Amino acid sequence: MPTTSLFCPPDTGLAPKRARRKEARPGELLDAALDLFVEKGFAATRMEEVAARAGVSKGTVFLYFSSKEELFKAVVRHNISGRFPQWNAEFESFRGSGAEMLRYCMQSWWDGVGATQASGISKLMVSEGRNFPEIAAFYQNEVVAPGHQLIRRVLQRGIDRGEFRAIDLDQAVYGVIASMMFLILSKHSMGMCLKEDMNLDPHAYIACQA
Amino acid sequence: MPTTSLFCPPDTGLAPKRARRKEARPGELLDAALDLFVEKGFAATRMEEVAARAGVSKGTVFLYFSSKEELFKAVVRHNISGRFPQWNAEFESFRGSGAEMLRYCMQSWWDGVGATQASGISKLMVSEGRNFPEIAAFYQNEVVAPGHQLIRRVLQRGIDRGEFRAIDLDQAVYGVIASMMFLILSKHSMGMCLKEDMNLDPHAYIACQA
DNA sequence: TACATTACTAACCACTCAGTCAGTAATGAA
DNA sequence: TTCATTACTGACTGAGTGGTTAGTAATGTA
Repeated sequence: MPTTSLFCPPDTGLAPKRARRKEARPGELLDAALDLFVEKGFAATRMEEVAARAGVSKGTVFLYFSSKEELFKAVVRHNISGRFPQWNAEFESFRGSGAEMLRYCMQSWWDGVGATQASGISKLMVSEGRNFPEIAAFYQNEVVAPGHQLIRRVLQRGIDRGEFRAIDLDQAVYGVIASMMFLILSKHSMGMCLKEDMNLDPHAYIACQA
Repeated sequence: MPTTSLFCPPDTGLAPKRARRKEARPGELLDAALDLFVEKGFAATRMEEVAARAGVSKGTVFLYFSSKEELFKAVVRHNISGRFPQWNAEFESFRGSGAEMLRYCMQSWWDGVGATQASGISKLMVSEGRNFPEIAAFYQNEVVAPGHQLIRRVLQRGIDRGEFRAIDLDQAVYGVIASMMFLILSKHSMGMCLKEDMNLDPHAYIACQA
């Protein structure tokens, strides 16, 4: 019976060093990186810290991701932009009024992104985008543009069905985005305000009107 | 007649190296630092770049400011917190209704701070505060707390005069601050939205109601 | 002109951190 | 058991940067 590893380090199955777990590494690295990027920002996150949190050495990180930028891009793809296909599919199959759809979208965005770590990425881009043009451009193409597009389609659908007033679409899209950004920044930046958590419905409602 | 300095470097008055201008340096350094802090953030701003923009060598910066943090604090004092005495004085001497006062405050805040470089400091604190607790604490004491206090007094005055509903003061203060933050972030972070510059009056008005 | 003071400079140090690579050990096959 | 493969390690490199300081030159004074 192998005991709890007090005198036989090379034998017990607990915490074996240099374990080879090729399948699990990328996911663990992405999770660790997400946490740290959200917590400290892009520039202030050290690769060695990502490695430590994922339980590997720094060299291993570069085995799976060729650079810090690539690691960040992978985090964005894994947590945000990779979900657009599913969201677009949901858009296609949605049955219901424009208001219902907009509210549903906002709600599931909040549950799936806004309220999670993932929204910290957006705050990070707001904070540091200017210092990393390469990443900013990537985020623009991979997240912002498809996001605009999806919101626009939702609003356009409401207009086509005669449920939304035929306002300036660009402005309306910006209005929705502004609501999202406000919620994100409330969550990640200002440790103040919002004692009781505000519910999303009023925002969706407002977005419908504007 | 001294020519334009092509063959007599030690003589012409144009661009004399090693000029001694003790009085002018601090101001020039503060201006250069403000520009760079706003443009690149705290961490990404290099002291040598500040020096270069102010036309001195890096060592000279440390002659006037003992560290990067002290330089930053001086920038904050020079551009924001140093103005509170004047603002408080204006508060004392203001004659007019609560709504007029709130609108006046927001308007002059926007003209004097929000629309200027200085507001970039607030955006910077939102972005990087978490990574520099020392600076965050300083900013909290030097800017946030007095700002809260002033806004609170403005609102309290309106309530005392029977012009504002006696709502939860904290919440109302947060409402005003949220408006300010929204405008600041619109200006500094999102190169999107806001094709026509929105005017402040609706915000002040909203703040009155809420 | 000679000397004292000091604003200013530039070379330097100490340290951080993204990225590299020679080597090590876990694994599977023969 | 032996060997080949490869996931993994950790010491190292090189670039970058906050902060220091020995020395230089501008200025005032006598």
